[in-house]
Amino acid sequence: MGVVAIRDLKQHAGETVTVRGWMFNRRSAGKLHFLQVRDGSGFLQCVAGRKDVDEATFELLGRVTQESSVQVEGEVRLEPRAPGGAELGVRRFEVIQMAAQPYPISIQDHGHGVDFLMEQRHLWLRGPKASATLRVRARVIQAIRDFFNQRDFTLVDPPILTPAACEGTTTLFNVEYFEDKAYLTQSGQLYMEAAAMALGKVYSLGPTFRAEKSKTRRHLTEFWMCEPEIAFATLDDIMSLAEEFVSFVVRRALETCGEEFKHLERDTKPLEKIVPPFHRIRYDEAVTKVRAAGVEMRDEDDFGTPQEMAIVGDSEKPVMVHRYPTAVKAFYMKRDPENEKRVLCVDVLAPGIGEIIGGGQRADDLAYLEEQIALHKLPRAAFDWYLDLRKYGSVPHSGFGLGIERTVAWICGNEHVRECIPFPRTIYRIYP
RNA sequence: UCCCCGCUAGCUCAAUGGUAGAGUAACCGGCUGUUAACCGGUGUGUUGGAGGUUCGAGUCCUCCGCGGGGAGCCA
Repeated sequence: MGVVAIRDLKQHAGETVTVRGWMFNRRSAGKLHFLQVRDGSGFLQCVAGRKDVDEATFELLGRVTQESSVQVEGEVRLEPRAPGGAELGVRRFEVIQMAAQPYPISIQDHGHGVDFLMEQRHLWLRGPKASATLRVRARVIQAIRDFFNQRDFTLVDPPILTPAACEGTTTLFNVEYFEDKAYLTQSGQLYMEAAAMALGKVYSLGPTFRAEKSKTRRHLTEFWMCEPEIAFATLDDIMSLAEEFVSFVVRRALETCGEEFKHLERDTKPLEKIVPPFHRIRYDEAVTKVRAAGVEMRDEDDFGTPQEMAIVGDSEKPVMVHRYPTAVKAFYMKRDPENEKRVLCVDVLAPGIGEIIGGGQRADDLAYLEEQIALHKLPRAAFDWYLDLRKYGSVPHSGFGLGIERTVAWICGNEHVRECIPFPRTIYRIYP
């Protein structure tokens, strides 16, 4: 008799229940109305024949508009002709608010351009594909938390307002901070290193900001990142952690997002193959592979998108590339003791999306770090606290950052990261 | 910041320099099993903006604006 979530409807076959939600679509065949109602947990077909309800209700069913908020009472029937295998035979029907016409997104996800849909993002979220992606995102984040909590990592929240650049090179959003200037964080990493020296194994999960004028389907100015950092861990340790981590998150998505993948038309077979170990390849081997694939590659240069795609090739699993040239990586990377021109870092490249993880072993020697800070022309004073970590009980340590939206895009098979965050922020979009 | 592409009806798109069109949505009518239902009917325009060339510009030229894809940078 009570209100039932559409997701759980099949367990109530034969019972009379109430569903509350919104009109998604309506089809009418004379003396028969088919309503599609969504309630946030799923989509449901409701059927009403002329004899099933009183005359006023039947007339109302014929003119109720898309997105009107409604309450439907009826009998749950298992019905193979209905999408989802179950439907509601309408007994009572009530409109809470009749939605204005026309509705801006009349045929759900169909026939609209990205720009228009982004302008209507607050309504677009209601569509089956958008809501499925957001559910996958939520479960990916839950999986991330579970993974680290199960392994006795401590959640640490680094600051969002920061006094200076973490890496100096990238552009920061600046904000007024009373009489001073402050910046929105572009990475919590340096703070996570401090936390690792206190708590051993730590991770963060939160927003990050980059004022880069990037215009690609893999970039946002505001995105979410998960950053684990581990005292005493080496590059090899975190490469193993990264592949277990990514595999865990994908497996959890497969276990919990079956309905969502159907809505997204995501073929899950490639995801089922995501298990450790991932292919590990040195930068120098990767360069050879890129050139063998006929893609241009300069000596000692970083990889761009075409190069990353060539490295992943048609591999269904992510590929881990390690030991990049010192010159193309951040100042805090630890030098490879076997080769001065290489640092102990790793990028995890996912099929179709590219880099989802970047990380490595951190420089733990005070003199080397001071030298690097000078070399990169960074303001030494801003890093005094960071250098303290190397003065007072420095140990080898490693960590990485995983981009949430890129990971969700890869798992969902979505082409754009901006579909993987509720309200995307890009260089040309801060509305809605 | 650079390169390429786009901007025409609410939306998605057509239109050799020669009367501004279709599909779809919306609205009206029909249909007892529809699946983006279908069938019939009705309306819809500062062609992103400003100049210019021309007898005539949606179309060609210049500038500007807005957006998309990519580069750089990165997750």
